[in-house]
Amino acid sequence: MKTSFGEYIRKLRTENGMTLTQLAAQLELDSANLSKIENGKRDFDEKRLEKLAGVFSLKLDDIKIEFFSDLFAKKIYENNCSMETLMVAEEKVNYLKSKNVKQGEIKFNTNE
Amino acid sequence: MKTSFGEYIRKLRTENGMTLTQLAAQLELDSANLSKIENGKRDFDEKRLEKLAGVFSLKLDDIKIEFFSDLFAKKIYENNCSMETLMVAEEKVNYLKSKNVKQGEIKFNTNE
DNA sequence: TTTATATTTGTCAAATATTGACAAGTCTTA
DNA sequence: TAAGACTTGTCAATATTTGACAAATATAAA
Repeated sequence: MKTSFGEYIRKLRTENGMTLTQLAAQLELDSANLSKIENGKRDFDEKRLEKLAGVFSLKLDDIKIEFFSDLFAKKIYENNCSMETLMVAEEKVNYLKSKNVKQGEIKFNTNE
Repeated sequence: MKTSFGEYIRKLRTENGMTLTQLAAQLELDSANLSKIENGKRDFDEKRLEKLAGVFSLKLDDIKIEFFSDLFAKKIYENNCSMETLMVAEEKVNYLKSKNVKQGEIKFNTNE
């Protein structure tokens, strides 16, 4: 299993026979920095996720899963968090969603 | 269910009959900023988690669950991530842990 | 009401962190 | 060894976060 988002990008890139320079150009990124990203020495910038999906014709949703799961896993590992953290996070997402559905039902649409 | 870490702090504080000023002092924080934190207008600084646990005699591990689950939930909600993200994160944490165990078994202890 | 205390909000500069860019290095491999 | 691919180090520019303070608004007791 690929863990780091950097490895994930490198896999995509090499499988598609691209050089760092080529991919970096498409991502509007310095190839030296892309190298660091692939080697886990820098973080991939969230705002380029769409571009990345575009280059490899992947679904943005799938890329986001890779990206954010990596973020969370690292935080948990670095901070020695209990696995329960993820369960509680799930509950909280559900709570946030339900809360907003309710708001949507009750309140007027103020914009648009 | 309490969702935000700010609400969590506020609950702790009021249940213990403290004012913003009192808690802020213990956390070595400006009371105005603590107010913003409780109202979700600023983030609580990770480096003060220990202090917070100390003030209320709570286990740091439990506070970390609250803190990080909140972080993750907000990211997922804001970015409209699939719930699968959390499952994948779990796998990745397990992978990171097993990887490090293996390293620990194989390589020499370089420090201490 | 007035007064005192608690809380909230706005702002801003200082401290931190992230990013983009480039030079110089190593590693392949032809 | 020459060329291209990749890595590493550095640094200024940007962006974000933080600490601090003033001022506004609650809240509650006298």
